[in-house]
Amino acid sequence: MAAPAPAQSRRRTRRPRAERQAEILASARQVFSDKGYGAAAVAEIAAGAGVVEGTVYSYFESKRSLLIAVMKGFFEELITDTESGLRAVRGTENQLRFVIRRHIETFTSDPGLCRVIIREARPDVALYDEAILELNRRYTGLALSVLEEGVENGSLRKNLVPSVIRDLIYGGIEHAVWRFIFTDGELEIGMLSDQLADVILDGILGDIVGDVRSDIANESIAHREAHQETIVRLERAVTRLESTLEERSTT
Amino acid sequence: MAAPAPAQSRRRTRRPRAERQAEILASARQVFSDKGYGAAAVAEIAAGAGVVEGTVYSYFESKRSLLIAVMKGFFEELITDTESGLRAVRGTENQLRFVIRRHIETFTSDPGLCRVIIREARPDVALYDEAILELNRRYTGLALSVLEEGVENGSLRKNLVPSVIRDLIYGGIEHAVWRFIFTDGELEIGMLSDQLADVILDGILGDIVGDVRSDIANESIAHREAHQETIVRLERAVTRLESTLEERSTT
DNA sequence: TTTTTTATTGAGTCTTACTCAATATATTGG
DNA sequence: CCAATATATTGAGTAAGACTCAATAAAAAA
Repeated sequence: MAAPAPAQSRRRTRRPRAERQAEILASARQVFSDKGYGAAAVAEIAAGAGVVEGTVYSYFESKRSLLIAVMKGFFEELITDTESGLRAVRGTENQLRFVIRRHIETFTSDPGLCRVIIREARPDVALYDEAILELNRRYTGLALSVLEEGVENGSLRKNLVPSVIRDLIYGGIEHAVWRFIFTDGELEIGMLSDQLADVILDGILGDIVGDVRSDIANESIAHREAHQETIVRLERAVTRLESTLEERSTT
Repeated sequence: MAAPAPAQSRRRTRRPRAERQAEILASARQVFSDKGYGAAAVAEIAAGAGVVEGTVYSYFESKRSLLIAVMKGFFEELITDTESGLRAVRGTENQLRFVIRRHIETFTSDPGLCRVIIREARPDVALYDEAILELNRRYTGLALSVLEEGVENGSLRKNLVPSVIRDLIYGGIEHAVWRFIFTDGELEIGMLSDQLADVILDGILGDIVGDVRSDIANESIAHREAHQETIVRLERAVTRLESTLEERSTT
């Protein structure tokens, strides 16, 4: 309004290729995250980076390749982060609990981008093959290794198919988180990750592990105690009889 | 080429409103299933139903509402089918196994449409609220009821949150199936549904249920038997000694 | 048969991804 | 410091596809 509004509103500037590319990428990430892939206009991404639509296409082949680049950055961060976190945890069970919690936290900390990835990347075979497949393999491969090692060292059942468990973990988290974010109220990260981890580790059937353990154990102890008493009683009896016998024989 | 190609290639016909709508819907389901939502052109759907693009818009408000109608039909079938199947199964565990297997079969029998639903419906809040939310609730509610009843009657652990388990089931299946369909080879329905059901019911930890049960039980039995022998031996000894004493005293 | 109703049409609008020849800016060589 | 060169940047233009609407023709009613 107050400005004289010069003929051309944008001053043309030449920037180092890498920087401009980074700016476009950052803008794309923002816009994709806010509006999703379909509703994001390339012109808007360009504007966010302070350039015009055509410029975007001199740095990225297409809107789709922009999305791929954004996803790559996201996965790289996620992988290195999870990897280093995992190195600080010992034991199959604790490592699985860590992976589950870390993954849930990812969803809640960047829901916009996660939504785009779920929507665009996972179901699109071409896109997947092109770029994400390998990254996703590396990421979910972290959990897979934990599972395989667990089967190896006997922490986990021998007859498990680790890849199915991996899918159960990531698929289950995705659904649960998605439901919380979009339909239900607040997401209690601790409660959710505990529930999921508990079920995956111990199953859902009536508390057999604890119950069976304690029931059979208690039963066993009860029996032992009962027997012990009998044995003590009998041994006393034997001792008594023997001493009586001895007494008489010496007499 | 051979045809004289009359001025207007399509003869205009008036059809009962319900029938024409059904034809358009059927064509839409086919095209969506084949090409996905984005790549499906409304003109193509129209052609498949033997009408022109504008006609479609006199029966459906938008391409999106067409998709909703298609999904509704799909869910209605699925719900009634699963409901009736479930009525024939007794026991929480078997009912869950049934639900799991039935859901996996759905994916493999109509992968095209399932892909569209995963891609378009689930992550789109507006679409969800508008139409699918209720249907999806009804469908996954079948499993939820089984879970709730299981917690009620003690087949399942008391501290479970049934909705989380439901998400684990449906999310896990979705990921596993998706992986098979899009990246790996053939899908072994029986193996997959057994694996998933086993894990959800019993967990993944070293075979505690069976092992603990049998180990502790065996241990307990072994102890009991050992004690039993000792007791029998001692009692015989006592009897023998007592009879000896009596003998002597009568002598 | 004539009139009325409305299903159907297809040409046209609008939005948006993507192209390309012109242009302005940085860099290099003299 | 200037001219020549290279190329980053531009924005007008193209194509494709969702959606609109006034005209039209088929069925129903009078």
